[in-house]
Amino acid sequence: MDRRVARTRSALHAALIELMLTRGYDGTTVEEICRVAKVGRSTFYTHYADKDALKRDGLASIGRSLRQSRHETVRDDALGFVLPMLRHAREHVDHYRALAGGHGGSMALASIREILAGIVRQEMRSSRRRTVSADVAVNYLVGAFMAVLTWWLDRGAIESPEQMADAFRDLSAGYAAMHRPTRN
Amino acid sequence: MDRRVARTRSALHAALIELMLTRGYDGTTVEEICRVAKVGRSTFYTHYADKDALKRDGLASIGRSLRQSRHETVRDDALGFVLPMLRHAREHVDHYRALAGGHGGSMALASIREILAGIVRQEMRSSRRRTVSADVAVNYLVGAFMAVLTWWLDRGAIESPEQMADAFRDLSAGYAAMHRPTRN
Amino acid sequence: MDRRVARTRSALHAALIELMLTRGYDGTTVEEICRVAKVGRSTFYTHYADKDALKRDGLASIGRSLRQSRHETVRDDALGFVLPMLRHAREHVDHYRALAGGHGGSMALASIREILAGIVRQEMRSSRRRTVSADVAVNYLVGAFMAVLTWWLDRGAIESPEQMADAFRDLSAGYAAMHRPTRN
Amino acid sequence: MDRRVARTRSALHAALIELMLTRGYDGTTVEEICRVAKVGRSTFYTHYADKDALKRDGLASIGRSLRQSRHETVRDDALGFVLPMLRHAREHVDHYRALAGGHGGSMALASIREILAGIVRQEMRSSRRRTVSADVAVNYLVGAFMAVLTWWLDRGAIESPEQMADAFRDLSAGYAAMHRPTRN
DNA sequence: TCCTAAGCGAGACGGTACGTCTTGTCTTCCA
DNA sequence: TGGAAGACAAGACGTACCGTCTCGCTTAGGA
Repeated sequence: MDRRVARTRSALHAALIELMLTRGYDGTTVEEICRVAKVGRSTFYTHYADKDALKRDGLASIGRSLRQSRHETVRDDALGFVLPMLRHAREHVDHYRALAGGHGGSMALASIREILAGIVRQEMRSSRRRTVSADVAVNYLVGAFMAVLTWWLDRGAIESPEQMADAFRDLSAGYAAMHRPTRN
Repeated sequence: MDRRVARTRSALHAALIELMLTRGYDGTTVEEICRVAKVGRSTFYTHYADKDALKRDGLASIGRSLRQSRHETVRDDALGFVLPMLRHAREHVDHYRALAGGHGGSMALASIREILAGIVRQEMRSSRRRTVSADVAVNYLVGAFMAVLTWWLDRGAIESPEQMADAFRDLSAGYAAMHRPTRN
Repeated sequence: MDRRVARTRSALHAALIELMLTRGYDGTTVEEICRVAKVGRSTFYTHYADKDALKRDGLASIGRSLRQSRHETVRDDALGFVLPMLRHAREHVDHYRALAGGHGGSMALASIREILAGIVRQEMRSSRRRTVSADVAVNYLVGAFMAVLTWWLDRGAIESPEQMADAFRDLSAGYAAMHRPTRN
Repeated sequence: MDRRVARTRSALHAALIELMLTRGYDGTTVEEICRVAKVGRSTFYTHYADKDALKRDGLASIGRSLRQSRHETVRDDALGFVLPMLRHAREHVDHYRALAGGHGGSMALASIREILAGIVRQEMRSSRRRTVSADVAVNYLVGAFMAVLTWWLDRGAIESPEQMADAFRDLSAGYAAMHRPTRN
């Protein structure tokens, strides 16, 4: 693929991020994105079908990057995903705040939520107790995590990922008790 | 106020709810709302500045109704809001699913979330331990609850509110341990 | 129909005429028409499907006006249409020059040509000789007339309609000889 | 010049002709022309500045061919151009119908008309009478001829060139009377 | 009971954004 | 070096909504 293509696309991604931080997703116009990215509007449409396609593309790379960074730091733990995820979020603050923050990012959140749910569900495979529906538990945990994550990021990610992870683990004692891995 | 006014407004609310359940909020057009509500488009604008104003109006009445139903069944408990809220949600399934459900309802969710956060924060006033930031805990709990609630409603609210409340309490053991009321 | 509608439409017609005289038909943009007519571009499209529809509408009124003015001055003559037509053209110079003139007006010309052909064909009904195909004759006469008309208008319609009609009749002696009305 | 160049150009000409017969000139796209001619779009622009340049080039060669074929069969006659032109047209039916035919070809027609006008004007040099403006006569004759020619071609050029020429001469008796060459 | 202020429907209007299409320039490879 | 491929900017197109507005019709509800 042409080097120009890569340049154009990343310029578009950056512009989208930047504008979403101010106006939110819905309030951002394709024309504005192009103006900020210094790209012709028709060029935009040769790369992406619409604004959503651009966002999905951005999300996909976040997803890839997240999944990969998790594999590097495997933890044999019901809440193993927590710390890697927090670290990843802090490294990509702008992306996260743009996609998840403010009022608009429901779809983006839903996407991240979905990735997380997959991870949590997989981690639960090895737990022994099943007194509550696994689905409820997954949604509980992911919902709680997303809320804490969003709150943390929206305030500027002041605390360290480790502090947040500890606090989250304490609060999740009830969940942990039920889904402790089998072999301990 | 004219009786016609009330009729017009409630027709608009009903139409919005109905359409949001199918197309989602963003995919719903003022024109469609009016067509469904059998109301002239210009009439719409004499009542509401825009689609958002209509939604906010609907949310406000849900909020009122929710706050009121909670006062009727006060519980002196860190998780006292859970059961009343679940019951209220089940009584107004359509409203909740329309405003919170599926892919679109981020803003509506945020609104409900805000109401809940107020309630939880108030309940926490009487707790003794403060090992983690109160804000984290509030966000944790509300996020978890909203996620469970949304999941429950999206699947048709099959389980009873009591079942859900029990499951939620079990999962929240960690939270509860830290915010147990002072006087026990 | 609203008075505003009439105003809008005639403003659009006037703008089209004006711009066609400078840029020609194809070089004229819907946006320019709207700017000149001081009309919103979206309003344009509530009245006409596209630029062509606007032109056709203008042509239709010319057609009506022409046919009517002809009925007022009936001439029992194979070339009866000539003088009325020339007079009509001079009265509506701008319309004619815009629609027929320059390089663009082929479609408009074709339309006027069609009207004329109908008239000529009808006048030929009463002629006795048929040594050449009637169609050839009709096309011959109409083509010649349109060419002379266009030439006359493009140069500013300096000569009087009567002068032009006389010249045209002289040149058409061959045609007239063959299609002289039966009863003389 | 490379042989490939000639091949490319003639492929483009052929494609233009072919497409004009179906879609008309304005409805024909540079991209389509290239697709039909099996030529890259960028290659098109290395040969012609735009669609018009391609057409003009095609017209020019018709013009050359026409002027030359006329010299071969000179007639010392006011209407001397008629028969050669008709014959030429029939030999190049496709070119003529594409450029002149149907609804679109005003510019092409104008071009041919211009060539003809030159010829006629030159033939008139030797005529004695000047009772009407020479310009009117030229336009009259050329207009009539073009109309008859177009009509003839559009219907498939069924009649022989000789038949058409005779008919045309009969109809032009008035013109001929006035512009009969001096020496008879 | 009437008549007057309102609610209301219809729809013209100016905007803004959309996604599509075509044009002409320019760059990069290939044969 | 001529040609193919295709990225790119520019800008017109026709569509879809939006929010404002004007215009009459109807319909309460107070005089």
